[in-house]
Amino acid sequence: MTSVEEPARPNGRIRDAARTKAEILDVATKEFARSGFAGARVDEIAARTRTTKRMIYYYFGGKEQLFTAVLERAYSVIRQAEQELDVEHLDPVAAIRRLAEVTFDHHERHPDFIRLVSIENIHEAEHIAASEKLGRIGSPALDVIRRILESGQRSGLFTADVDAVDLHAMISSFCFFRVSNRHTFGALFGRDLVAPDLREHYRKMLGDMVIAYLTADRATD
Amino acid sequence: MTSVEEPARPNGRIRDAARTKAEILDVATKEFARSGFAGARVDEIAARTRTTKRMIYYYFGGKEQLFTAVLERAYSVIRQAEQELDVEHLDPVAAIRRLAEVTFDHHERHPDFIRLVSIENIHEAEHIAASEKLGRIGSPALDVIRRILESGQRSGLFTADVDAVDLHAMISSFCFFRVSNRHTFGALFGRDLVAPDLREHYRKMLGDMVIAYLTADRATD
DNA sequence: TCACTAATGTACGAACTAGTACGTTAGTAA
DNA sequence: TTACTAACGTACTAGTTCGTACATTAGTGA
Repeated sequence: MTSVEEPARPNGRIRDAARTKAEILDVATKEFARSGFAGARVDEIAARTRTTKRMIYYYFGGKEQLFTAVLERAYSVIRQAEQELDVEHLDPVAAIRRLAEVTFDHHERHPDFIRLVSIENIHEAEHIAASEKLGRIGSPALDVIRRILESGQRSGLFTADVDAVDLHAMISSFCFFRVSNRHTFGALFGRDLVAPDLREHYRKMLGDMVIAYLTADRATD
Repeated sequence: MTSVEEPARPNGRIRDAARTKAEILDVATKEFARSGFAGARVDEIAARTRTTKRMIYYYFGGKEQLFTAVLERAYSVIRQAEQELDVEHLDPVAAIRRLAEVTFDHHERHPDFIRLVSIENIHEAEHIAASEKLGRIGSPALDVIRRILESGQRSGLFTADVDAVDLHAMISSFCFFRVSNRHTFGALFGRDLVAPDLREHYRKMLGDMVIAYLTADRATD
């Protein structure tokens, strides 16, 4: 997250559109992630910034658009991480495992993002649909998966009947669920999926699972 | 004014505590699932029943407790389904596959339940924590998994290092994500994970994945 | 320096929303 | 029948909550 530091001007108000906007987005991200869309309070978001509610409406137009802007920025962060993915020099098995690990790590490090996505799903992705920006950008990760998969299938290492989007769904589901459903799962089954001492265990489990699936002999049936 | 208006039920109110309570729960389930906890409106819930808001407070005490009651009933349904699971006569591989399929089917058939669980996770499972009932009941599915796993490991069919809770998490994550994240996933990657014509594909994919993981040769590393 | 505009602050209101005070009626036990 | 109580309805309120009308100031180009 872009944190905004400032050498506190005495008492006159400072004018810095970029900073004000970024600060609103920072605070709004936390508030929406914490309370959901309906549960978040515009007044509360304003109170936690150094500016006023008026500015939220000035820059974003309303609560709904603010949430969309929050989502747009949150997704741009994950796109960034995916773009920095550098696995093409690895052999297919190692590359897939690495990709899974990076996805795993990113989900763990951004619980607020996970919550925002959960919330957006409750709202049936209506903000994504309303966003020009989010509609356009594809997923760099998908391209990477496609290439690894192709290479792995060509060399006969991987079974042929797998598609990039499906594999992405498989990896994401495990990483996402572990964070998003941590609370109910913990309360019902007495296991904290995000406990630090289980981190390596689940990271390995994900890799094992994906590789097992990709290299399995699908002879039966 | 003698109304000879007919059907045995003139317009006098009917008294049926059980029916009223159940009707409130039905409507509240839909409302909470649709709008989240904060987004759901008590007035709206009341309006959709044949009774009034007063009754919600009379029977449940408040919005918070109503949500808890909704959760309790929703979980009791899935427990029921798990209890009816009959796979012990199958060989371990078939039993696990069957278990995965039943889980898959149940998630698909109860999207409202998925949404409620997502919402409860946003609230960090505070209602589950506050519920006597939900704390006590374990998961029949877990017991089943434990037994199948044990049998499969004893016979050397399954690799030894898997635990029932983890396997349950693995299966659930795929089933849950497919429904819970269907909207954002669809909007971003252009694939509807719950499209009817992909149902069999994903059902098989889940089984293949789990079996591949359980029977994989974990020799490497 | 002067005018102009982007950026900001203050105060307020209309609509909504959870919850309740109070009254009424249907069923039932004596 | 009568008395009692669980079940129900109406009308209201106190407190929120999103949004805006209006006023003000800092920076900037002429």
